[in-house]
Amino acid sequence: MNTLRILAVDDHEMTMLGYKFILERIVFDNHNIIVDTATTYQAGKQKIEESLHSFKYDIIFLDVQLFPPNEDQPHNGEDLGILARQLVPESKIIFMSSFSDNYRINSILKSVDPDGYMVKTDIDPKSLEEAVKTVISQPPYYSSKALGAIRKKMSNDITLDENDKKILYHLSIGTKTKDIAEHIGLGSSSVENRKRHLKSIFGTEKENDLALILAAKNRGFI
Amino acid sequence: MNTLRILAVDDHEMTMLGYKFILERIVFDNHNIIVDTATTYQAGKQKIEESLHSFKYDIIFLDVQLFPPNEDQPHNGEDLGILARQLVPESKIIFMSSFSDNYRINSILKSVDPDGYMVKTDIDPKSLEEAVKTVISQPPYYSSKALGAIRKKMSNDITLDENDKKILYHLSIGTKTKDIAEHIGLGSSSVENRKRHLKSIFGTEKENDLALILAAKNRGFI
DNA sequence: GTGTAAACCCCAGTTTTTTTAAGGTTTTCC
DNA sequence: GGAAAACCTTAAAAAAACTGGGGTTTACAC
Repeated sequence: MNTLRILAVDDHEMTMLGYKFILERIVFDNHNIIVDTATTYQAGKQKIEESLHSFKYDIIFLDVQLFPPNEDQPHNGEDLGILARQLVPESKIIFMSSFSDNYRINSILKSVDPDGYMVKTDIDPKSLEEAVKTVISQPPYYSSKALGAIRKKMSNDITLDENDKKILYHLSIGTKTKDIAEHIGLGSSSVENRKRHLKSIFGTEKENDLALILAAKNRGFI
Repeated sequence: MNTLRILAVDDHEMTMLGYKFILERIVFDNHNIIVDTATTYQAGKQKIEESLHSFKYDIIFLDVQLFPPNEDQPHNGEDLGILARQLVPESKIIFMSSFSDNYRINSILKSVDPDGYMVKTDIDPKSLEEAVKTVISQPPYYSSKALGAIRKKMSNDITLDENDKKILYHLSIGTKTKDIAEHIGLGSSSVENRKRHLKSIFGTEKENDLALILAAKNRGFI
């Protein structure tokens, strides 16, 4: 009888309890599943560091948003993921996120390359069980909505460089053109040129920014 | 009691029988599953065209290699997939392929954007059943090895233009530099420059082509 | 071995793309 | 109405990519 150690980090106490309840009931070979929990970045970090000296976690579930969006704390789930990768590279990391927008998914898949990614509305006992089993035996596991985003990305032949992607992202959150220029270190006429170029790529010439954003969303860039 | 119609196209008669046997035994809600088969591009095309006037297929399984690699016939499974997309866009298409190399997977995901992709060594009764159910309810379905390739692709931040990708591909199959230049319509010194550039991107400066190819493979480009 | 074809490297000139600044017009919004 | 931002055009500068030539090295067949 082996023991499978899981750490789950989510800032909602009740959600955590739900995960713990479900996960510990999974029947998996002859494994005994133990679930530790944490509700903040700090607590999660501490649990992981403590585990270094005893038994390391096999799987770490991380909520991407570890605190309400209005309070801007220094660290979020993504940071904790990066930290965990450094401290315990052999642990499998599964991200949970309430947003399924492509930009964030793509960004996390790049920065942390987690062994699993689950959109919260996809999470239920069945998918959780599948995630655990898949991640242990043949990672990665991506939940259905995540796969939808990934599919969009894989199936289009538009390649944008980093600056273009950033411009699209900033446009989508309403950043002003001149501020975008600041952010990515370009002159504002360059940004204007790139915007024109993007509109031609996405077939929204002479249309407004909203049309561009919509087209980019459909193609999986935002 | 609904009927789920499946067409499977593979040039190995016995493999086809295996699929048919497995697929028709799947228990899926109160569906009755019927499997048609074909072993050539022509036969597959005909079945699809005939279905237009009666009941269209819900799912079409396609072998990417519809004939032995040495005989170069005009059409392969990829072509049939593109054709099927045009004729019956509402049908779900699942590709089956014996090779799991990233270049081919990426290429097919782009050109046809199938609802499913299965690497043959991943195929067994369980995965077939999961593929059918997933593709009907929440596509896409990608088999484990396919997901591995997709993950590599999603997790790296290197963006190459078409010419760079083609150069990598041709290098990997042993095309000579001057012939590569022909293929992609560039001068040979440009190809040399791009090769140098690629080696710097992949961190294999001053190494030979094999090192470059290996690095590109690891990152999911070949 | 010798010889040849390809690969490789470097350079200088050209072309193409990208960036930038400057000036004017239009839109947006208070 | 008026100010700020967005937008467009233009022209110049900078950066990046392509090209051809010529030289050296490597690979391989004879």
